Amino acid sequence: MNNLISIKSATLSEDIAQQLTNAIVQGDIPQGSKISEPELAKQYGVSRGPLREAIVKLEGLGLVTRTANVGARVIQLNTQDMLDTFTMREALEGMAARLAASNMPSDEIDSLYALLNKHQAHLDANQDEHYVQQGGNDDFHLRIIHASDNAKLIRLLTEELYAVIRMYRRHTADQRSDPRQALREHKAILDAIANHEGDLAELLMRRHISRARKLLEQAMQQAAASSQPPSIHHTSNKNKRGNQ
Amino acid sequence: MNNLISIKSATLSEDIAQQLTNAIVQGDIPQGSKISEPELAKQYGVSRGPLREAIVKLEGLGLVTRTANVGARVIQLNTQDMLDTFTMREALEGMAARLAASNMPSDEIDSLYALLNKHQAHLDANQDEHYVQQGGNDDFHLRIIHASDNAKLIRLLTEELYAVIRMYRRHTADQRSDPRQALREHKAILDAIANHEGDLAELLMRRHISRARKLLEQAMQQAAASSQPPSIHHTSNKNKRGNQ
DNA sequence: ACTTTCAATATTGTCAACAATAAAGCGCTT
DNA sequence: AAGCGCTTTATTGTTGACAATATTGAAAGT
Repeated sequence: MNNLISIKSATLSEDIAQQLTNAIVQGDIPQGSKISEPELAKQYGVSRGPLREAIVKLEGLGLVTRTANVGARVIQLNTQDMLDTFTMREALEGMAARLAASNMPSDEIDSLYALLNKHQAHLDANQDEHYVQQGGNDDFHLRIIHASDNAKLIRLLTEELYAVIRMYRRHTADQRSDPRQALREHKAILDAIANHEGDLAELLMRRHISRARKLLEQAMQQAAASSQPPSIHHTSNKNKRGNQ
Repeated sequence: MNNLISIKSATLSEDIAQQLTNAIVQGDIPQGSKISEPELAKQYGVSRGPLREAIVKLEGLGLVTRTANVGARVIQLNTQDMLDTFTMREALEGMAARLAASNMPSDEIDSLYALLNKHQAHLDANQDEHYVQQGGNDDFHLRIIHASDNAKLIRLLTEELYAVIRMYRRHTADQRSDPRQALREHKAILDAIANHEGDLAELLMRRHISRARKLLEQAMQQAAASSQPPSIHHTSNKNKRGNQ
């Protein structure tokens, strides 16, 4: 019965694909849970046709897996998938930084310096540290990605990979290291871009992401050592939909 | 009425998606042409439901673009798209080569050496040069990609990017440079992998792909200089379906 | 009590008809 | 004759019903 805010879109299928994506990324639909077509159709107040199209789209985005005559399930993030994703990020965002060193216009460079200064001010005042660590981090990375001026690269990173990355963050404490260290690295990357040093910009970006990847690897090894199951799992089921 | 060989699959939608993909990549459906749902449904002998699901899948693969209430069109490859794709290949296959240097088992290394020796023999005998240049090239690259042991990287490169690359090859003379030079580079890459030198393997693979990209760039500039339209276009319409 | 087989149920896959939107064709006005 | 607006047509979006497959549960046998 359309119990979610309806984002008016040209077609129902797009609408539902968007809402389902949000629901999965935000964890409203838990990982590994089955996607029941009749149930969701009733919930969103549409017929199964557009709903199925939306599910096919989500499959293309890698958010659900489908099995013929059985149905769709939300993906279950595990450590290996996340490490693999970070490895791809390292390669792709490294390339994006290299391209940005050639293509980023000077006013955008100035604007990014201003953004980093804002982050610095937030950290100095010790206020809203979480924002700088999360949204601020994404802001910086996304703007460098867009500066690559490579349409296919932009689409892949922003529309496909980052959905999974946000989904992963939602389900982990994400005890990332010192945000001041991250900010220092961001500044170094931006300096390289401002100086049009593509090689250096790529090197620094890769080191930056590789560091985050290693932290994730360590955290997972510790979790495994303390006899915890190695798969990332959510701590609370916010809705009544059954999973597994 | 099912006038194409039906590849038995679990579901009609998968079947048609596969056949449509082949038809587009092989150029049977020309670039830029409209995808008419009633026409294709009649042609494949299915209803519009599974056909639409197949089209949505193709949109996810980047082979067609859809506009609400208007329909789907086969993508029109242009120079910029191909250059962008090669740039992504450079980043991703470079990373794949690095990972392969760590993960490729020794028997697979031996097998790849045997493959390159076969290519060498073909070139020495000057027989079937085309195979070495095309299929052989892909064989080598795909096996290194698989040796990366990164499931997401493998899926992206083999299922998404390579479809566009093959499509591009079909529509260009692809006057690539000396296949002996390419073979030498392949051997150098494999040597680095065999010696577990990830840095070197990545460097060589990137240089290898970058060289191909520069050749494409040159060819396109020449074509543009001779007052040819810069977009890649097919030379013959094999079927009667109208485009644009 | 446990496994196995088979019927009952529910879910997914497919189809054909209806609704809504866009494209095409015609006539009209200037 | 050219441009504009409306009507007609065709295509896409959506729906509900039917078919096929998988899952569940009960009954029977060991």
